[in-house]
Amino acid sequence: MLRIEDTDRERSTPENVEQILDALHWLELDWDEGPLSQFERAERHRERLDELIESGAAYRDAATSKDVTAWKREHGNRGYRGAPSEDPEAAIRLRVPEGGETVVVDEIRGEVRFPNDSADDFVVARGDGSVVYNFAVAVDDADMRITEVIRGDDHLSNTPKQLMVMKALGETPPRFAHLPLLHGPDGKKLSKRHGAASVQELRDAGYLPAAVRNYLALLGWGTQDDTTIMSTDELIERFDIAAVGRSSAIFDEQKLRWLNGRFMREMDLDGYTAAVARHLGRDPDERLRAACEIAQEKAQTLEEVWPLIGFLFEEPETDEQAWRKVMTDGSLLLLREALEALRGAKSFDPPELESALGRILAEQDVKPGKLYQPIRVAITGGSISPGIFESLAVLGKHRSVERIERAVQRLSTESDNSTSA
RNA sequence: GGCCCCGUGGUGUAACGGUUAGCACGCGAGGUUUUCAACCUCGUAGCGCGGGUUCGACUCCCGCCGGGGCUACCA
Repeated sequence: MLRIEDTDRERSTPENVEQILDALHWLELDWDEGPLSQFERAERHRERLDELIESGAAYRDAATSKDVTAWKREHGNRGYRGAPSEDPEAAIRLRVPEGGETVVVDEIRGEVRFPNDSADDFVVARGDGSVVYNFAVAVDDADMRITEVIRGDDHLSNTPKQLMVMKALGETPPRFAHLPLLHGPDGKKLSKRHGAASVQELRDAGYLPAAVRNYLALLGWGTQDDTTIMSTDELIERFDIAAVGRSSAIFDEQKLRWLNGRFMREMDLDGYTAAVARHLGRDPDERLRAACEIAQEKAQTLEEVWPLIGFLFEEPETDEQAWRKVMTDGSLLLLREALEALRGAKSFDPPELESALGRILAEQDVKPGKLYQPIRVAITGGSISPGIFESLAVLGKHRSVERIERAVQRLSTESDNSTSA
């Protein structure tokens, strides 16, 4: 049985755990519900602790952390060794063997050796009898018959402790794989608290689970033949934990964006529409489908879709800056021409629109942008949108004409004002 | 301080005891183009440093430097 351990230095609050599970669910990385909470297992932990005390593998020690520091100063930084105490309030420490070393066999790092003499007799249970993490996991892993553990690099140094506990308990340890940690763009590590939050952020930012999986797999691992884009099936087939790199990586959102864009463009329209609908909290109806069809090649993330298609669903607000930039002297005339052409159009299919509007270009002898950008601003409110013919087609004749009329009206009013001024 | 891990362009990585050190993102230039993207072409930049070993080292060894982790009666 495999155990994937998260690294969270904060207390595991129920909300925290739920957040993490939520994020994992989105990534489609569900698994069986974990075991009972540590609290519910207190009895069992106590039981195994007693075994250790009985066998002499662990002992009560009244030393405080100050005492330990003092002891180490005296003994030249050797691992702390305590003295058994009768004090029932004293913490319980595990006896670390003299000499020799504890070796962690790690799937991606090979054998890592820890000299026993430099390891402290560490606390396995507090004065109140409650057990400490390194002891609890060891007991739980043994009880659950865990055979492999995958977790962050920051646990590598904890591993010898857990091995010592298991050895004292007479249990067979699992195999370990310690993955390099992830750092943010600032070079600081992405803590789990933020890690869970950031997986949620990735979802909210409109990334696709498949793209995130692909990207994450590429962090710390690469293919020999330079394959970059891989479906999840391919990932499953090719990924090899032993081939994972050993150095920590910096999370690069730019590359994720690029990768996500590739996945977005490769989706079939139904899947794309469904994903967009889910992200927007809308129904995947025909109109949304039509909108998605013309926006699919433009967006890198789900979040970027709405700005491209919003004008099809609601009256757009005019981007004044775009308006000023695009509406030049000849625009009024050209828009009037366009209006006429569109009113008279037999069909509103993109090819038909293209030839109808293209005629104006030829007649007036102007560059395409001179005509299309004003139309774009008129119908979408801004200067960025899907293809102009597709946009007109999906918007429909009635609304297209209406919006262009409004623009024409505004333009003529403005020109009246400026001439009279 | 002690113990441990890590170090290929800005970022993620590949390869190898002998190659012009490959790929991808980014960035730059050009092309295509109705906007924005996408797409195509070209370009940019790297083996942390110093010693060894070797005919030959980015690759193996040692030291240093740099980054990180553990060192809790935290998880």
